[in-house]
Amino acid sequence: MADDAAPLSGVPTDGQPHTRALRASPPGTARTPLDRRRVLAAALEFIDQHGLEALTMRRMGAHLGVEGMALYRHVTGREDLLDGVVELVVDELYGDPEVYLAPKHGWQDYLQRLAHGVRQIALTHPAVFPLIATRPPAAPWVRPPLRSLRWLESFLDALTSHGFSDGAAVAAYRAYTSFLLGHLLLEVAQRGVPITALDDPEGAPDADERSLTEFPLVRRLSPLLAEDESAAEFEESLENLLERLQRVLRESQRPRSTR
Amino acid sequence: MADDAAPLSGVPTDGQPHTRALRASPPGTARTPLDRRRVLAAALEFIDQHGLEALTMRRMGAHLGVEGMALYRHVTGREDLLDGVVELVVDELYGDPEVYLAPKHGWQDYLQRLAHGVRQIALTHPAVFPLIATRPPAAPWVRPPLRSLRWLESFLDALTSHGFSDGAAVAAYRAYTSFLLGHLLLEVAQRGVPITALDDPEGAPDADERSLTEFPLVRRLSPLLAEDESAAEFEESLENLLERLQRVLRESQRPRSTR
DNA sequence: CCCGTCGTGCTTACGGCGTAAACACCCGCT
DNA sequence: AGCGGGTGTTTACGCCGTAAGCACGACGGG
Repeated sequence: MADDAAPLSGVPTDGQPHTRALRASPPGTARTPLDRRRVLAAALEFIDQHGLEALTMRRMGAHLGVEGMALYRHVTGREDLLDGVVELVVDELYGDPEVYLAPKHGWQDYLQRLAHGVRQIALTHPAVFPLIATRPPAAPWVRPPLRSLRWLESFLDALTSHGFSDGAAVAAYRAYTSFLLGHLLLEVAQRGVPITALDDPEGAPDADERSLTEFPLVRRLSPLLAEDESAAEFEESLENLLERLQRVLRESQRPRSTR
Repeated sequence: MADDAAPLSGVPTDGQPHTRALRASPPGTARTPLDRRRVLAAALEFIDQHGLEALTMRRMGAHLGVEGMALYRHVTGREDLLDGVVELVVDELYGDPEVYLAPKHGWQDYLQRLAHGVRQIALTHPAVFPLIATRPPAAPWVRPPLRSLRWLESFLDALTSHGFSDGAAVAAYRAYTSFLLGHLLLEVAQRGVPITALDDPEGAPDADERSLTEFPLVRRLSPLLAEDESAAEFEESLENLLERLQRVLRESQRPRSTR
């Protein structure tokens, strides 16, 4: 390493012993000087490309045309960087035009859109999703994958403003996050998450079709098991959850017959 | 760290320069010579005590009164060790007298017992559960947390032998694993998983009761949000899932009116 | 116009990690 | 008696995260 110069400056390189590269001010393209957002965005891109455990501080530096230690100016350490990436990804929800922060067309529409938004994120960044799922949350009652106070507030507002009691809204929040996390984590895991894109040199993805003699049912159903019905199952489970919430809501609104 | 001798041999120590400890054959207690099971069991204990990221090969060695590199005689590397721990934990299901490998009292009883058995495991080893959830499975259609072909076979048998079609059994497997994973991962995360038991020196667990002025609902509901209703919610969600499966089963068994 | 200050990235350095390889030792066999 | 295999130790390598100090360009007040 130690040479091959700047990746995007047009200057032919000065012969300076060290600290070469960068600069290139004269033409106008001044080499944007790296800030927290750029670092996080680059880290996200890197994880998407090479997987989570390929990310090291030095490699991140290289990916940005910089020396690794430079990152510590903008991030307090590796943990902070990963937290930042999670936050960045979750914030993509704000940019999704299909997802509303406020329930414009009823709470069910709100939950549907939010769920699909989160799923979209999981599928766009499969290598990051386990991180979203696993990293300890800021506050103890903010649950992945809805890892922000703002979305929690939005969620509770959407439900309580449509007749849910405080307790029912909180219970719904918990059921909803459990559903999203379980389903999406498994969907993402099933889709590979190759850890580092290119993995095992020998072919061991399935191959063992025999040796399942001990497990005849698994063997018989393996074509079915291999099918990917994730989308439909997501829809169905979500639908079911919403129906359950609907039931809770109705029962709490008219406690007639049992009273 | 180069001395303090053997932890359980009665011999007063020989003054030998190195390779001391161990041996102590004369009395009879011969210092069991470390095998894969002992290594994995020790690793499990270590993770339960000190958290996942405290586990390093050298520390594991020390925990066993051994030099770290010694572990490589029994596991091929750190990854293999972690896989072994996951397998060990999942195998605890076989030792649970409340959980049946075969559906003795109907498929619902079977699913109930299995779910509670898995939950028991998650609560007993909260620091390991994220590992169970995240580690790539052996076969692509074996889904955490039911990470073994044997349980998959058992599950499919329980359902298909009680009238579920092949497709319905597979769909049930997926819904069931999603439910378990999502619920238990969040339950375990909520219960701390302090990463390394003792964590931050300054007190930052919650403390921010103000500053929630931006999020009035969160603030108002924070007492509710802080409550731990995990057990009841688990019961309820599981019940709901079983009812859904029941419905699927009934509809598939008499496709009368719609045909 | 010059000079101090500041921000940014670079260099060096340290301790810890996972693991390959060679070595020492004990034990049970013949 | 000798020897061969298995088990644990030693040493060593490269990579990791990160603390500390350095070099240098940009900029604003005299």
